Amino acid sequence: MPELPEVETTRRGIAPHLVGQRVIQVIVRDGRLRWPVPEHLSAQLPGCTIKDVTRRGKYLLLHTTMGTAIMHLGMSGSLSITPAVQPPRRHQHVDIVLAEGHCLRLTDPRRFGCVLWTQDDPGRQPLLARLGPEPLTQEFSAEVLYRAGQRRHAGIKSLLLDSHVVAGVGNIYANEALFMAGIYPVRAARRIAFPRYQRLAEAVVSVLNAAIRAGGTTLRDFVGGDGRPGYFKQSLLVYARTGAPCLACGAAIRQLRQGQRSSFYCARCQR
DNA sequence: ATGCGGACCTGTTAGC
DNA sequence: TGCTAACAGGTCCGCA
Repeated sequence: MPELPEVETTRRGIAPHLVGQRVIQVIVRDGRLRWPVPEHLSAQLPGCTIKDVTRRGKYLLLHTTMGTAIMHLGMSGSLSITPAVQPPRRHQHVDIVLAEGHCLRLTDPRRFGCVLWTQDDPGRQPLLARLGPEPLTQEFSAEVLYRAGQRRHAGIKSLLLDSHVVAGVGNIYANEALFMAGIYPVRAARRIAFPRYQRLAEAVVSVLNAAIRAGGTTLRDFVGGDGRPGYFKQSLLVYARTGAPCLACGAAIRQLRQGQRSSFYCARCQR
């Protein structure tokens, strides 16, 4: 479900309800997420006050006085602010209960998400330590992509999806950015000249920013932390538009599979 | 080091 | 209407 814009939308939705709040309890109804929810989370998070909520790639970080909870929403996860007394529904696996009667509730049908806990510098957590630069900061640039691309025979789309190259770009926005840059998703990364990487890097930044402004993309069930869907679906140029006319040239959008993921592209506009 | 396939899960939809 | 197969927004791991 969530790529960077959806996670950022979630962050903005939940942060005002969390910052400054004290955690009084952690309820784990089903800890069988991507990694088991650690026992010490339930032991150590209660009593802590949440200082800040940040994002790194697709990870959300709850910084507290005693440590940091690291959450990922996987494919199907979402977070909401809920009255603590509200009975949990199916797939609502974890509650972080706050002193003032509400809780942060994690819903994740497929259980590909995770909730972890660290008392160390979260940047040193192995999952975060190896992430590539944030695409919406100065750390990210055409040079970053170009350099990583020089060694790669595989298609450019797999480079964009590699979180160790750039963090947070998922299947929707990789497809969109490649269309905006006029690059065929299967084109070998090393066979793309630098000026085209410049267009690509600009497209990544621009599509992510636009999606955040729209509150993310709701394909079926994504809702941000405030319970509202995202409106970027209306702005998608190629994703899930197989057979529909290209908005630039009118040719039918095509679909292929690259390593178990769907790619959508215009054969006329993208080379 | 890269690149590929499999793994982890459930829910929805397309097709017979 | 019902069964089955394919597919879905992620990403780690192990093996070539």
